[in-house]
Amino acid sequence: MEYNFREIEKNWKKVWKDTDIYKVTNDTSKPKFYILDMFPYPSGAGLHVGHPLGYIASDIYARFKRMKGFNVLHPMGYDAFGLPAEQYALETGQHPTVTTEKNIARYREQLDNIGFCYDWSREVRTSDAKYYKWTQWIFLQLFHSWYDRTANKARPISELIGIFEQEGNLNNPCPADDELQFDADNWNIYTEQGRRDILMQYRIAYLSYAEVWWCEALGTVLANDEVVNGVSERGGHPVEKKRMRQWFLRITEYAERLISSLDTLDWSDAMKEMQRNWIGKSNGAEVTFHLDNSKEDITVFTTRPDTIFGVDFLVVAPEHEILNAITTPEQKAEVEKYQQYVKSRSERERMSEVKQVSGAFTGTYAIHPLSKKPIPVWTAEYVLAGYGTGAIMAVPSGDDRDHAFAKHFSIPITNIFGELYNGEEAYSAKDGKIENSDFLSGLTIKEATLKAIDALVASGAGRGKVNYRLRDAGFSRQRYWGEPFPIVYIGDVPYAIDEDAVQGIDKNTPVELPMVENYKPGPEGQGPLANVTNWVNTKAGHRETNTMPGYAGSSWYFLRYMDPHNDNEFASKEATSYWREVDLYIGGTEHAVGHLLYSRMWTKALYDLGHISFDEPFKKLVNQGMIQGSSRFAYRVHGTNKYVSHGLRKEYKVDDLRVDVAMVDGLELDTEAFKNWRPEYADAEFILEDGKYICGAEVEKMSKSKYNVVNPDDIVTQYGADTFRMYEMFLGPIDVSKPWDTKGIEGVHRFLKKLWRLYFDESGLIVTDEPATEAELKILHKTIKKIGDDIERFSFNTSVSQFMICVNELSTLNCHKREVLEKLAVIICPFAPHMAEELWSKLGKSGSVITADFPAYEDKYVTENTKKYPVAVNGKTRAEMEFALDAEPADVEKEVLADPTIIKWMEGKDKKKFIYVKGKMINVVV
RNA sequence: GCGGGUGUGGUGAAAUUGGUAGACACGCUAGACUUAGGAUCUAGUGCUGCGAGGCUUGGGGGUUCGAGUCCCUCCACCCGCACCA
Repeated sequence: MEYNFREIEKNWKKVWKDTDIYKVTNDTSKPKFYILDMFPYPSGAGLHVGHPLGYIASDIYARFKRMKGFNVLHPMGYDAFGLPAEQYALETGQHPTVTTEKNIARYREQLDNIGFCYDWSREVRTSDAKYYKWTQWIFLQLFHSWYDRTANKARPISELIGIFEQEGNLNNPCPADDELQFDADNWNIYTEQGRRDILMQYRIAYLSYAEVWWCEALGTVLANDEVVNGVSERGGHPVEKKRMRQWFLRITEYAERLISSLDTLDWSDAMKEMQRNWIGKSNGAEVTFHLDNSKEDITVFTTRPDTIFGVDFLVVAPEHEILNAITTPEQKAEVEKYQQYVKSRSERERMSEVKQVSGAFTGTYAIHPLSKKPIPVWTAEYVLAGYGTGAIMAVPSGDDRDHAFAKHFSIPITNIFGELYNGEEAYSAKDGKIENSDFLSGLTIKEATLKAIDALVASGAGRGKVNYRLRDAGFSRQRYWGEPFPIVYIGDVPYAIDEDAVQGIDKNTPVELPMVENYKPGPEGQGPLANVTNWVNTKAGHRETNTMPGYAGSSWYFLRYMDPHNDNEFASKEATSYWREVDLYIGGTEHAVGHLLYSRMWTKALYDLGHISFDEPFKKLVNQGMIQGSSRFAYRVHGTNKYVSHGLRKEYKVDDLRVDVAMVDGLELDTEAFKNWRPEYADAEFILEDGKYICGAEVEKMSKSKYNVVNPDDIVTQYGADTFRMYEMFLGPIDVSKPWDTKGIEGVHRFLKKLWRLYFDESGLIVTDEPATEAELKILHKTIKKIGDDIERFSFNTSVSQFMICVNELSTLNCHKREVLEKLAVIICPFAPHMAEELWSKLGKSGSVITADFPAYEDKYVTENTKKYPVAVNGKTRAEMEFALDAEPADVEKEVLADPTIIKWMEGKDKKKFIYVKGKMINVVV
């Protein structure tokens, strides 16, 4: 009987579907286990072989956990809002609803093809009104909340109003403006609008201003990656930054908790480190510099208050509001010209092109708070408006960028490090002593830092401060294809639709996204929704026309899977307190700081407000690497239509051309297919080597434009889903990137056929009831142990190897015994579920193999009692000798030193040391 | 530029705690079986050397009886950098 994977897989997929075998219930006595994949954006290109890597890993883990007795939640859905669908709509006029629906259907088909055990009854789509109803609802919770720094949690804003009525903001300084102070009397005489303005500065979801890329020619706001080299990607039009009113989430209030609770998570150190660095906590000081001829002050943040006497100039960010007020008339033209230049520069460019020094002098001098010396004030792009206070004190002798700036503009440099500073390069190390610094001279950096802060506090010029690099999260997009905000403006004042002041419209979410015919941007950089006037203008006021960003829906989707059809709540308390956080989350590192940080914040906010009983979303995180493409190249002899094979290309002047990997078998090009590929290749001629045309190969990102995309459907058709699943795992460790090579899949396919032949020959089932031998049981139980261990540590590639070793050995032993093969069919189920089902049923078992228990291994077959030791002389292995594991060290030494090979290598020298590491190795040092 | 990751045969990789480097596969070579082979099986395959042996985990240096693994330093490539998702 042949291994007919097409029939087998088709049949079992149908059985699974008909019996709802993967449906998960919320009530059970079994312990729960929640395994989640990062859900995909359903792009028009469909899945390529790189996408399912993580899904296969989680599927193996989910099946394994289920067989180990857990109630496993393993759902899948779609992150269905996004820019590409909208862009496609702009180009083709097809509504994103239509294309998204189509893309999802294609994704589903591709996913089903691979045989996953998802409970599809729980599917979520972020673009579904039934889903985004709750995204909007959560936004309202954030809008109606503020962050209480004393209690260190989010609280309802109604409670803050109560506090203001009692005591003003005395004990609750404003997170957006620490100058803002008012008492209860003030509060009570403020107007409605005045109070709402203040509350807005406390809300966790709040309205403020930010700069966006604005393209005049396209009449639209562009995303960062739509701006390439300072011009729009589409059309190459000039772009500049424009200040716009935007929604934000006050994630900065969560900075400390987002750092500290990382310790409770089972994530890789690298991932935690990236989050820590992104949040960027730094201890330092805020220092205020008075200006010479102005009432204005400049406050800077510094992590090095110890260098305060080394300040030679101040630098203010070019966007800083204060610039207009402080620039002298003589310098005005220069500063404005500079600001104009910076408008065209991306933050990335400003940070990365450090060697390109630029700036402008404001003409103004500040007064050093301690030395009282005049300090020139400059503006320069290396200072970013969004970080710290948007201004720095520059210490050229201690900071590289300050140093380069001072050198470039010939600003005199004060040396506060004595001999440590050589005049050529800043001394930025953190050890050594401060000199030339008044009362700080002679102190270490640590001592000086504390003393400097004390002095600043005493003089009223500064204070110690903790600063975070993290910025509040921009939550507005000037786009159509996203969640509308449940916000209306009465006059210019924003109200949530569920507030009392809002009258005459439906006060419930969802605020549905209106259908539109065109997706062109609205006036003045507004999103397309601004054009839908009958939607925008309501009896209550005009609606917010921005939509929410991509991460809105993905910040809480893991909660919805727990109770996906609930129309009364985002998820019931029963469901969330049963499933709780995700036990295992699998996805790519590219989400290290975006999605994962936002999800964590939303979870904490929902926890604070009492909606869920846990405050971290993802207990364990496993990152999957990327599968890269392997591009194939043909070599056209320059100026001709002749193509020379890879090995001979050096003899000609050639142009490298990428060819579609589908036309290449390994490295050999199908020249006929190539001729038919494009009309211009129809009469191509080939210069062959050994009768073949051999292509060049290069590893690159898998992408359509590089003709190196491999569709999993094609692989499944040719080799079957089980082979595909095992091959993806066999490629290498789950967390590293590796190139796809279709050729290598045959080894895995051969393995499955060989496995099959343990159970069947040409005539049919050949499994016998004979008792298994010691050797057969040994390899079986070793394999059971290794597979279990490997799955637990996500080492799926070595699992596949172990299966191969096992099957190779059983084949050699000619083993066809039920006692062995029944268990083997069970343990292969997580990897090759279709084949496992077929073997299980052919062995006469009833029910799905997924309901079987994962077998336990027996110690007696796994533990060895002797070991073949490598015996080394001076660290070089010279012999192999077998000893009992419990052998006496003295006996071992005696026997080793008597061994002729060892004696030979000791070359008559005396033994200096004898190293015997039990179970590992032996080394004789002479 | 900053942050994070990766580097081992011709290729994908293994080596779980500092202890026999290259398991398991792909590819390649030779052979068997076969009407046929893109089926199956057997043997070989890091480099170098006739051989004993020597060399070998991106480069250089160090710690150790012993380093792919730890430390220092340099290089290359990949991911992220806040409006792609």
